[in-house]
Amino acid sequence: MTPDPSILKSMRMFAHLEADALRQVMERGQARRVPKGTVVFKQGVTATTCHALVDGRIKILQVGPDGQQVVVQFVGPGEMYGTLAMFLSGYPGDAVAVTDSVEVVWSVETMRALMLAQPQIAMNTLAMLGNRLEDLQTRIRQLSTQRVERRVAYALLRLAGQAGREVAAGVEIDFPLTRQDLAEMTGTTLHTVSRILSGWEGEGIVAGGRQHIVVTRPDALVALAEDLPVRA
Amino acid sequence: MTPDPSILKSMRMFAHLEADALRQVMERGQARRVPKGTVVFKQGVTATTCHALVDGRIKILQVGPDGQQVVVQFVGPGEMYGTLAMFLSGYPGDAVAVTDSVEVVWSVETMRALMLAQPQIAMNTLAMLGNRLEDLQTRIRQLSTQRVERRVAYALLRLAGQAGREVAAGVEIDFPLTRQDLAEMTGTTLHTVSRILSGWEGEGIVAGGRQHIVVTRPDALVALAEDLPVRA
DNA sequence: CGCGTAGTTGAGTCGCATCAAGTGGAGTGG
DNA sequence: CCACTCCACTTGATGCGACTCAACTACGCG
Repeated sequence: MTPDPSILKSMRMFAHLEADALRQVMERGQARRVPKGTVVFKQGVTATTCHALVDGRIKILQVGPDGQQVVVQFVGPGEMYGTLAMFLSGYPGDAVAVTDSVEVVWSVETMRALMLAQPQIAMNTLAMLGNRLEDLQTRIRQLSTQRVERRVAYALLRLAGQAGREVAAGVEIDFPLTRQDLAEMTGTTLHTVSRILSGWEGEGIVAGGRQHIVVTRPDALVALAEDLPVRA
Repeated sequence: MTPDPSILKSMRMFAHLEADALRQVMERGQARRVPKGTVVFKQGVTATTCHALVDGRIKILQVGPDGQQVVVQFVGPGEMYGTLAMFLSGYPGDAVAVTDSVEVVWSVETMRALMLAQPQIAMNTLAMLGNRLEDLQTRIRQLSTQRVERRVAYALLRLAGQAGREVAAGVEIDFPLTRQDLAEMTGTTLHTVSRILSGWEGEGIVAGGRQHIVVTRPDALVALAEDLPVRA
């Protein structure tokens, strides 16, 4: 009853692989369902697994010594996660399913063997991590230099891009997202996020409800994110 | 007159390599001197080179669309830089020599070929990038949740750890470091950094001069970075 | 010796965190 | 089916950390 893992074929991690190499990769992974709320792995724990998300949405978050949380990323279908930990002392964050999800799991040893046998996999992983790194650098720059409102606008746009579903009213974020999540993505408090969203709602830029946001005027959000004048 | 590149042997990037594989790597790289102030590569430019620092110190910084700068890292002897760009559309930041330096350069194609021939190099690179990523995540958490003073304390401690030289008075940062640099590392302004350092100087925690800092009481700095009570 | 660049320090302001109530919808159990 | 209870969210009031603006000092280099 393995859910269709043919999605692996289209994953960046396994791009440019021969058909039989790819088959080998698929055979050595285990597909499994992950109900909403499941903690897939915990920060700091020695890594034993590598994951590919087939369906659903996983939240990766980092907790500091004093319990402060930061949302590192939201993982969507077709993306790998927990791969990084292969090369570190432990998982660099917690992974939690925010919707019912399906994933494929490999053991770290298996993945390491696959990488040595198929250097292309290691190269692809490098490319992915490279993008992640670039991304984190951008976030650092934004946290260092930009106002909260801009950062929230940017975060929402990214989410709309990678998890947006077109609806009549605009683009809807297709998984449950709290103000707290948004706050933890942008380095602020849920209070401030709430105020900002209320403001935008008044201007007709977004609409939303509980754990649910629709971007109705992406153009206005882009203007905010880039600090251009918003035209009515 | 290539400066001794035997330092490559001890680099993480080339760990676990056979002697002749290592020789090949060395042969295919070009050693060269980099005077202080040289811009080794510019952000956004398509990457053509990979670099290993043999001696000196390189500053990597990212500039935003509005000219705001962030110091991403200081590279020391034995570290790679500009490697990431192999997998991206362009260099993710500017690299500037902050002291007279010596580096080894490979072309991107060469390095790519080396990696495919020696998957271990790709694996080592992955491990390095993993650490960098972890590091950036920590920085993001700190920027999101911690006060400026703590972040500056942490930044100074890291610098002392990776570029510190023991002197009579304590640990000295062994390359020219401005308050502006420190500000760009910690997401604040040079004014605030200056005030903080002045305060610490009054308490005998650091001493410094123009582009020059000595940590005299690392323990006190650790206490500040971890938010413990500082004991006199 | 003079200019430029790094650093210092004060005063004022404000963005946002913090503290503090309160509202309303979703899910639960009687 | 309704009441109860969370939990996400909203909104006001207040305070302060740190940014901004503005001089001024002094070290180092040419």
